[in-house]
Amino acid sequence: MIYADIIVDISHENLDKTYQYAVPKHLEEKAVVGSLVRFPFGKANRIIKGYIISLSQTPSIDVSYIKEIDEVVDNALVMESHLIRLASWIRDNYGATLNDALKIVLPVKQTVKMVEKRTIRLLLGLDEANAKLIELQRKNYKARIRLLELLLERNVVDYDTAINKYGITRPTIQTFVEHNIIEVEATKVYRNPIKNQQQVEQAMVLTHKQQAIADDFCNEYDEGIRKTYLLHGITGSGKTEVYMEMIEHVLEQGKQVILLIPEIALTYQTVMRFYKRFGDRISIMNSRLSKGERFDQYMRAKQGDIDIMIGPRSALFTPFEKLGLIIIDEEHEGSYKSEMPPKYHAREVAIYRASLLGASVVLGSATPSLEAYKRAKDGEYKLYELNERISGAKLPCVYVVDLREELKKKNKSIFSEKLKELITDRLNNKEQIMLFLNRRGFAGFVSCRSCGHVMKCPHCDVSLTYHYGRDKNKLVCHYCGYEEEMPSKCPSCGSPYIATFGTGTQKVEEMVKKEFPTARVLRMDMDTTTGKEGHEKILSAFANREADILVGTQMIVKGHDFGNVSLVGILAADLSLYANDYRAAEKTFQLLTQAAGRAGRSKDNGEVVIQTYNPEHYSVTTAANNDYEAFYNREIAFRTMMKYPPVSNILVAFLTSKNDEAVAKAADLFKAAVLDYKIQLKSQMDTAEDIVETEDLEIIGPVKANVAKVNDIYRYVLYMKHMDYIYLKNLKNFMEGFIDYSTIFKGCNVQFDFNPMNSY
DNA sequence: AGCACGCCGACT
DNA sequence: GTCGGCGTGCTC
Repeated sequence: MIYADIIVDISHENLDKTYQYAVPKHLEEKAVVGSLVRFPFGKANRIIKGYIISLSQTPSIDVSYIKEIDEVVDNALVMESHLIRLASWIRDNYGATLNDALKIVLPVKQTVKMVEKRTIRLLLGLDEANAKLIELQRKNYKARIRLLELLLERNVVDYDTAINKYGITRPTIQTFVEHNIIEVEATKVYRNPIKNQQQVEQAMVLTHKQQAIADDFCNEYDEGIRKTYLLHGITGSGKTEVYMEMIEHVLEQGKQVILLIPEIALTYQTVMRFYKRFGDRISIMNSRLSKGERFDQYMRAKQGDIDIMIGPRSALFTPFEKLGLIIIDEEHEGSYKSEMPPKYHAREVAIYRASLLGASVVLGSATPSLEAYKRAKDGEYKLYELNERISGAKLPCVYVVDLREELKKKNKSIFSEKLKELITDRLNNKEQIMLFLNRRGFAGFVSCRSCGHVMKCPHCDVSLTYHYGRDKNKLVCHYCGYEEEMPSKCPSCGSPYIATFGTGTQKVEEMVKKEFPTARVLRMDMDTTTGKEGHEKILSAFANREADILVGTQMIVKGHDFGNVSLVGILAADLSLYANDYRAAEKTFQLLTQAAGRAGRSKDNGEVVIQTYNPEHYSVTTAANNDYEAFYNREIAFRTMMKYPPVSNILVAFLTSKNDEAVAKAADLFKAAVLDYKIQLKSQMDTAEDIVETEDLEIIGPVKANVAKVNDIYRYVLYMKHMDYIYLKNLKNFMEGFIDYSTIFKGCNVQFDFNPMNSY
């Protein structure tokens, strides 16, 4: 017998779990994951609908409780079943519970309640109602009296407020409805998050290169070719115009389009560009939308009210029935990888979803990920290159400054001579400057000069960062948010010589003000953008030239166009270079290239100063020359030698628990189980002659994570490396079963991550 | 969501 | 006693 786990299609949070039903023999072929089925439910065995989430051979509860599925509804490939299939694939490939995977593809069930705003309206006239009230008072029907009094007061009452605030229950409302005393209205209000704006047709003239790429794509699309393309275009080469051309063509075929962009680049200006061209058949999705608004967008998409969805990673699951194209802009961005399990990568899921629905995928970047570029080179993706800036703007001139030389010249300032000179020049010419530093706060850390004691967070295994506030100076933990006052003497030895080391954005801001007292400075980092539209405010202030210098972390380099910026200073290029992470060089190259690309978007005098202690490192030199190809060749050689992705595959098991010993023990057991699996598989292979000997599984760890404790939770990590992705996927599935089975993992959380984007 | 069960006040 | 309102809990 086959058993199916079914999710009930009644939107109520009590039913937000699966029920197991038996699949009768004659339905076995039709009942697949994602199928819409009808089955008896509850004591009355009323027939309801649901979706099959997974199938198994063995029942998970006593067989006597299990009923049989009635029928499998045909035409089963509706959007929900498609998305459930996608969730199932995500669960299988990235590791998580099915519930977690489902929550990603379907909007939270409870939002269904929010969209259907139900109101109760009194149907009786005043006299009739008063008469009814007296009748009820005589019978002492307390709940009904409460409800009627409420209605007499307001005439129309919100359904949920009646239940939650006035203690009225559903049966009470139900009887009133049956007696024609009240009626319940369900109104659906869909809002469009884009404020209405008149539509302006924009005549765009593409360059020859842009046009050639767009034409090639459109021709292939018309021929029915569906595949993945990589658009490699240098900063300022006008990738957006090419996207628009592609989108227009796909829309003309009656298809729909999803455009993914990093959340941080999802600004008003970006959206307006698309809105002006495509009108109100566009919608946006972002984390600032309320749950209700998000559900609205989901419904509008499902009903075909819109054709284009712009949004971050989560917009990938827009329920378009006629999806024809998925575009992923800034494809290399780390934010396309989910940080919560299932830790899926939007690029891979997009390609899978596109294959299910017959859509094409276009990846775009000035600095493609090694993964994408390798696949393009291997012929798996089609590669398009845009290597000129539009309107003939030249690439900026890049100066690499060796900070060791500056020290020899006794320049202890955070600005090199060259940078100082150029800043002064730009200030005189009323042009704008961006200064970039990869660390927020005032300084790196605080330590005692006499005993070396470093101020650390009591809950996390990291040093505290010095920030200064209006009233007092404080130490902040960037992992958990813990704060304490800056001590006046060392808590360990009592010495008063306790001081800050290193530099953060806050300090840069202060130094700029000291060095260039006339300049107007804005700072943009996690601390200054906490407000509702903090981002937008700072960026538009800078765009309106309300400031001369913008100081910030990574977030200032992501895709914002400021025409008047002609100087970009990267204060410490090495900060990201020595991170304990195989992607460190790639990240540094991307950061430097993207930051440099901000300069001279419309002017020809763009200049960039990269300050570094490693001027000869290939990440720095290739970025300075804007030579992606050279960087790629160096980096892929390194990855090949070290057997790192994309040449090989890494599976990370990340174990956490409140109990340090328990999690250390669990990690050891985990490793033992992996070794067992490896040996068992090997012995199977030895007996089967036709299987070619594959590369061995390499296990590293378990070790304490880089940050061994966050929020009083201990973290361990284990790396498994193998050339074959499928091997690791099978291993992960095996281990998931093992974790459920073994009691050692109780109270201990295990997360999986394939080819991580961040270090652990 | 829909249904049954059980508690409790009210009424012939 | 019995009837019916009303809250609670469960559904493979």
